[in-house]
Amino acid sequence: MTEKPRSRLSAEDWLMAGFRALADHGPSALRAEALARNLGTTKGSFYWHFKDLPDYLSKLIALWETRAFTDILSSLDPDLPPRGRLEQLCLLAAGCRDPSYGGIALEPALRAWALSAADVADALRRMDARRLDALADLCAKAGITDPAAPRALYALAVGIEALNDDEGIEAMRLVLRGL
Amino acid sequence: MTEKPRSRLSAEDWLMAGFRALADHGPSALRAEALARNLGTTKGSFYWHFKDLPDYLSKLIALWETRAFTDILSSLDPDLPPRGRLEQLCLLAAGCRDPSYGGIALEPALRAWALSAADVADALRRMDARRLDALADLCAKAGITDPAAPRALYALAVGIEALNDDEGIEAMRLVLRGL
DNA sequence: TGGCCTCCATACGGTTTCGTATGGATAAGT
DNA sequence: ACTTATCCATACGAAACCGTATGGAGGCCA
Repeated sequence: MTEKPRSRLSAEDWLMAGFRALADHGPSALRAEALARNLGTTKGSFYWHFKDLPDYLSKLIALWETRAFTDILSSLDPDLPPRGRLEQLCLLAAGCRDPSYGGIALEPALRAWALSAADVADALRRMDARRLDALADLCAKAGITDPAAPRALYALAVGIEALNDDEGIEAMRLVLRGL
Repeated sequence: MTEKPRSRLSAEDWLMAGFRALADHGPSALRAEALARNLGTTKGSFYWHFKDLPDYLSKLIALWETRAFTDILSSLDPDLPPRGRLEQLCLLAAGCRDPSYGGIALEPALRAWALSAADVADALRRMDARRLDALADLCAKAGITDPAAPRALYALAVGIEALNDDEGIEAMRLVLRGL
């Protein structure tokens, strides 16, 4: 758990440690002193990089919101046909553990955090809407006309991630086959 | 938020208030003094009914585990054919907000709680396994042979609940049509 | 009415965390 | 080498919460 004590820490080091703590132990792990222990330092560093805890948490949300959308979409193969890109995206969402943050399952913890923080809930709603738009676009280009298809695919991906289901990819394949 | 101060409170009153607080504000709301404020009383009552906080929390988990499985399955119409019962179950799971606890979305908060409490995670794993077994049984009786079908339906239901998606029923219908 | 039992209010010490204040350590520039 | 800016350690008061102790309020029954 405790990291090797780097000589100097940046604000981003604290934010990355926050993502890891959030994914590993839930929102209650996002406290200055607990994060400092995990980083092998003290909260003196924390309060130098961030004004207070709300400041830190808002920057954590903002960083996630700027990265989590493009990181997944940009990993798609642009040479594939629409149907192929859609399948690649869905299978990635069903099998991945957020590779941009070191293979941790961040999103279920984020949805957990949203229960007790209104700004997190807002960020999640914005993210869900953007992703649903992107999915609807891909579905349309792939010739999938059912208006419920994007929601079905997205809800399935969210559920697979929440369940931490190793067989999730098979479930995703099955649904894609039916579209 | 604050309830009308009933003259006397039972242990079950405290547990129900816990389910509501958990669904509304997440696991961090499960504290003796905060629950007492919501109930219009003081923690003197809490520590009379429960030995300490772990005792209360374990009883909360146990109560959920004994109710959440049978409450949904027992509401199914036994006269329907297997395929009909399966569809009824899935549509209930996609549209319901846990009617046994007053229409609140409890399960996402419970999965959130599982991130920071190992015994909650265990209870959830047991519940998921029981439900998957029941789903697999229904699928087999309905002539659905794909082994990934139960997992797909369950993950979809979990995702719809996590997203709090009003159009979730349509997504569930779409997937059921493809099976 | 008196006694008893159930349930709750209040006060208290101990612990944890927050946020601040202040001085020390370290790297970089001149 | 001296200065300066950057970054961290430590100590402190304030607040929130836990669990306990103790007394009181209100039913129930003789």
